[in-house]
Amino acid sequence: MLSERQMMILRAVVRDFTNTGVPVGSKALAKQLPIHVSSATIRNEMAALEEQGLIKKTHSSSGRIPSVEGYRYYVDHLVKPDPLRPNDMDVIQSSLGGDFHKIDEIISQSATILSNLTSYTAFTLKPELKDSRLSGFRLVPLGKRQVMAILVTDSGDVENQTFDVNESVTGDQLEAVVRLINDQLVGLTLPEVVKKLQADIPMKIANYLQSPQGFLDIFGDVLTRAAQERFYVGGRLNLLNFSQDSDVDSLKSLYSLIDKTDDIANVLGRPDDKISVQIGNEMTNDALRNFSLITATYDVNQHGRGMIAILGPTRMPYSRMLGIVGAFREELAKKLLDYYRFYDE
Amino acid sequence: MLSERQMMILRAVVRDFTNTGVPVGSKALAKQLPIHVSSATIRNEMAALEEQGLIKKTHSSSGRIPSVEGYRYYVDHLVKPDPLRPNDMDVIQSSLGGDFHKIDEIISQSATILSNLTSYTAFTLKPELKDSRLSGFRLVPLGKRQVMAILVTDSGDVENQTFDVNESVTGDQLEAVVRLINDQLVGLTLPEVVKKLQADIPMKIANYLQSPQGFLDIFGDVLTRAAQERFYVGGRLNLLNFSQDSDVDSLKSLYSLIDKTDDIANVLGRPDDKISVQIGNEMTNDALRNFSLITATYDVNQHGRGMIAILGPTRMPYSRMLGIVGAFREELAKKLLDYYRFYDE
DNA sequence: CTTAGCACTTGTGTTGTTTGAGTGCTAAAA
DNA sequence: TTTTAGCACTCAAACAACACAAGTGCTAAG
Repeated sequence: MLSERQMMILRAVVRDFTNTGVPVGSKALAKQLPIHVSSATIRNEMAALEEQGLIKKTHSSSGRIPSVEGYRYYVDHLVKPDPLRPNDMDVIQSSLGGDFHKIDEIISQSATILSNLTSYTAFTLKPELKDSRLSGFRLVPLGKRQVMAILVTDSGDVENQTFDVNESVTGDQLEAVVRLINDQLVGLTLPEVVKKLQADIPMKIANYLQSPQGFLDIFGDVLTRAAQERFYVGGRLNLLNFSQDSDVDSLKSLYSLIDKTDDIANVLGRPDDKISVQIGNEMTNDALRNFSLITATYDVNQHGRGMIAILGPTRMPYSRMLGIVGAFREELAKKLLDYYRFYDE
Repeated sequence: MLSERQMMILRAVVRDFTNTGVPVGSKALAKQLPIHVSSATIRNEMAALEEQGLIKKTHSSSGRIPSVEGYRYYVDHLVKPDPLRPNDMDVIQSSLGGDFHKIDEIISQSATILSNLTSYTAFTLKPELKDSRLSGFRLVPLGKRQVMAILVTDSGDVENQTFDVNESVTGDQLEAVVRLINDQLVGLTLPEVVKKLQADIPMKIANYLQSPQGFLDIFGDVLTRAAQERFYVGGRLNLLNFSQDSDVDSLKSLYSLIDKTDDIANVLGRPDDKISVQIGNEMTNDALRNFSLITATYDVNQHGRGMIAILGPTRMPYSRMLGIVGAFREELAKKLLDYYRFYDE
C-alpha cells in the first residue's frame, strides 16, 4: 500500500523520466514537488518504493527509474489522460475530413494520422462483424488469358486476385464453377468454407475442369486473405528512433513481427471495451521488451468494432498518449458513422 | 595509364578491402601478391596509385582503401564476374521452379530470391512493352453498395479498386459510363487517356451522372497506378546491416526513397543492354552515398524487357555480385519465356 | 518523523602513455 | 634505373590514472 506522498513521488519519477530519459534523483524531486521536504526524506521514501519493486536504480549510486511494475502502478492508479492539444485536434479533423470512397481508406489513413500525432508506430484494424460469411464469388474474364477472381463477404470485405489461364479453359467451364461455388458456399462462414473446400468441393469441380488444382489454389488464396484480419500500419520508420544502441538484430525481428499479420494480431490481443496498456515484458514477445503498446477499441454500433493501437518505447509519456488514443477513437467512430450513414441509406 | 603491376595491386586492394573492410597495407600485399617484391616497392606503387586518385588513406599513416574512382576502374577494367556457386544455382532453380499464375508473382518472387542470394536489397521490374494502351475498363457491382473498377492494359497489367457508391446511382448509369469510357478511350496510350480525362470526358460523363467527380477520382486513381512502373523490393531489412554508426536519419531517408516508386525509378535509370554499376556518389542521391547499385536488364523477346537491381554497400564484393546478377537475369528470362509459352499457347 | 551531514559508489570525461600497423624518405644494392 | 633495407615519423586504439558530479545509505541530532 502506498502513502499519498509515495504516490506523488512515483508519479513524479515516471513523469520526469519519460520526459527526460535521465534517472531522477532525490534532490531534483525535492525541489520540484509541491510539498516541502528535504531530499533525505525523499530518499527514504524512494527506498520504500524500491523495496516494493516500483522503481529501481541503474547502478548503485544512480537516480531512480520506474520498473515495469512502477509503470503499471502509474498507469493503473496515477495517470490521467491529458486533454488533446488544440493543434492535434485540428490535425485529426483535417486529415479525416476529406471524402473517402472506401472504409479501408479511412482506416489506413487513421494509422498514418495516429503515427503522426504520436511519432510512434500505429496500427489500425477495421470494424469487424464477427463470423463474416461468404456472400459472393465472381470470375471476371479480362482478356484473352486473364481472369480476375473476386470474393465478397457480407461484412463488405473484398478480396481479389488476377491470374492467367490456359486457353483450353472455356468461359462456360468457368461459369459452371462460379455457379457451383455460389450454390454450395454462399452464406457459410469463412472457416466453414475452408473446411468444405478441402472436403467435397474438389470432387465436384472435377466435373467441370480437368485440372482443378490451379483454380483451387487461387480460390484458397483469396479466401485465406479474406479470412485474415488486415492491419494497417503507420509510421513504421519511427521504430528506428528508439532502437537504442542500434541493435540491428532486434530491429529486424521487430520489423518482421510487424509485417506478419498473425503475429501482430496476437500481440494486440482481443478487443475489450477499455483502453489498455501493455508495458515492456508484460508482452510475451521478446522483441518488444523495450516497448509499450496502447490499444483501444472503437465502436460503430451495428457495424461492429475495430481497434487502434500505438507502439512506442516503454519510456513514453503515457498521459499524453492516452489522451491522444482516447480522443482519436472517438473521432474515428464519428467519422465512420458519418460514412455509413451516407452510403447505407 | 596503369602498369600491369599497378593494376594487380589495385585489384588486390579492392578485393581485400571488400572482403575484410580493413584498410590494406603494403606488407600484407607484398605477402599476398603472386610477384615477389618487397613492401617498399609496393609502397612506391601505391603512392603512384594514390597520385592518380584511385586509392586513398583514411589517415596519414593508414593502409589504403579504394576511392570511388578506384572502384570504377576496378569495375570497368579489372573485375571478372565470379561463376555462380553451385548452391546458389540450386536456390534459383528451386525458388523459381514452382507454378505461377501471374507474371507479377514471378517478378516479386525474384526480388526475394535476389536479396537472399546477395543479402542486399533487391529490386525487380517486370518486362514492359513501351507505351502500353488501355484495352478495357469494367465496373463490376459487388453488392448493394460496392463497385469494383478494373482497368486492363494491352500489356496485361491489371489495376483495380473497390469503392462504395451511393444507391442513388443506378446500374444503367454505370453501364453507360463504362460504355463511354470503352468507346472513347480504349486503344489510346495511358498518357493520352490521362489527357482526355482532363479535357472532354468530364463533360460527357455529366450526361449520365449528376456528380461525376467521385467517379473521375476513382478512374484517375486506377489509371495513374496502371501508368506507373511498379517495382518489387526484396530484403528491405538488409539495409539495416550497413547503416554504419546507426545514422537514423540517413536510414529513414533511404527507406523513404525506396518506397517511392518515382524516386527509385529515377535512381535505377533507363534500361540499357548491359549490366551496369553505379558507385557511391556517382548517384546523385545523397542518401546513397555509401551504397552501390548494380542494375541489369533481362530480355524476353517480343514481350519486352525488364530490370533487376541490387543495392548494397559501396564496399561490396563486386565480382561475386556481378556473377549473381548476370546469372539471375538469364534464369529469369528463361522462366518468363516458359511462362509465356504456356499461357500464350 | 524529519533532516543535516558525511562517507561511499559509480558513470563520465579528460589526459597521458604505450603499442602496433603503416607510411615516406634516403641511401645503398642490384 | 629499379628495388630494397632501414629508419624516423604518424596515427588510431587501447588502457590507466584521475578528478568530478550526481547520487545513495546511514547515523545522529532536531
